[in-house]
Amino acid sequence: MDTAKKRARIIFHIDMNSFYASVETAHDPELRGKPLAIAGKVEDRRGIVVTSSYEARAQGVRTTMPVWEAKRHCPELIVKTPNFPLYRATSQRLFQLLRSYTPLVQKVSIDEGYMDVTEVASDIHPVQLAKSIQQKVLDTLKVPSSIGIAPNKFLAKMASDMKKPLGITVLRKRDIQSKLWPLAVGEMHGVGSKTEEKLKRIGIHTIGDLAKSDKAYIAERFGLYGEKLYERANGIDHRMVDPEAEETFKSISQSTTLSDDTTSVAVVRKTLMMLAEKIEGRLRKKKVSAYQITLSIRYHDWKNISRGHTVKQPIQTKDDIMGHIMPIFHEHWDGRPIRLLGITVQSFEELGHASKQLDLFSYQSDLKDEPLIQAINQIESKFGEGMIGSAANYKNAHRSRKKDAGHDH
DNA sequence: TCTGGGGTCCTAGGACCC
DNA sequence: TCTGGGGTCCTAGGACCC
Repeated sequence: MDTAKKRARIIFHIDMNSFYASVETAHDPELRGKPLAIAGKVEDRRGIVVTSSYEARAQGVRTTMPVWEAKRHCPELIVKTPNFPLYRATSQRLFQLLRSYTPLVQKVSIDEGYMDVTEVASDIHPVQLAKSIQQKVLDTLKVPSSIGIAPNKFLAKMASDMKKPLGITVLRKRDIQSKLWPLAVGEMHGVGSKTEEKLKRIGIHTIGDLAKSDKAYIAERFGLYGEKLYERANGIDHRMVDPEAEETFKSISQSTTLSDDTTSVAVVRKTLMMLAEKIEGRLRKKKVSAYQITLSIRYHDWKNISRGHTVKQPIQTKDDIMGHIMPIFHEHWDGRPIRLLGITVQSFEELGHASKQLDLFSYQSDLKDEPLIQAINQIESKFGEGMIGSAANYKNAHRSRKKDAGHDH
């Protein structure tokens, strides 16, 4: 039986309060104390509020609310478009600062992260440590934050939500019953509107209801995901703080909602071209190429479809992208008005890695490249997989080509 | 005259391989 | 004559998060 005794960890979850709005206010004191909203597509009726100041929230402004509606709630609302470079720079300074306390920092988004302070907090009381971090962040970045202190990530995350702005909340195991269980199950991190509805339908309304329910029953209805939720509700979460998690990005996507729904192929082509250019720029910046490409379409009725495929030649340029995406579009568009278009690329390979093999693999071939596969297999069996960077991708591409060839007969 | 954009993870069936 | 099981990849869709 695995009852390895691990010393209780001390995890912080730090969360910036209305981050974008706070950063704007820090750089323009004129904004202090005023209702402020950061919103995309401000000129457009399709713009929505991304973040708002507490003054705006007090007047009913909410995240994801369309701008016109926000202004109806709060006529004197100041609306600004996001300044992402500024937010990213501020975020970088934030995480630099956090890492000056411990290297065990995991960034989970531009404005929140976890810290494992088990070691650091052996000399100083965790609450004192949290206070000093919070103050330092406020002094240097002029941005308020909330910190949750708990024995694991889930509880720390729930704790940081309990007191805002500038809150510090401790959530120990023994506090779960009194502080966590009374909350509505929809408040739980990981429970969205769909799951909340499903849970309510089986009589689970609070986190406590979930914690005291039957695990097997939940697992049966909600799968692995349900089991996790059940455990979390009982305060169990073994996920480690992983400082490297950030490096491993898995996809790059660009999408845009059109200002008007369209059935014009010219508009579609122009829009996809614009998205393709952005993707090209990001691929270049990250020095990777991609083996998978997907087109997303949202129709006027909000029905989404995604269609894509794996490619033999890794994608690098906007021309590569357009060469794949337009045929996909023509093949799958059903002719109805389109609201949103998006492109996603994934299955990356580092660039320097791929360039050599491009020559090796780029010749057009049908089934005659079987010897090449054998050569790859031989090399791999000698030196291990991964010796040839794109061998796996190549073999898969080859396989699908074989499949295609089969259809010809 | 509703509802943005960038992500991650999970599921599930079929193809294919061993 | 009858028929396995494990594992991975591919594709599409969906839930969730910030």
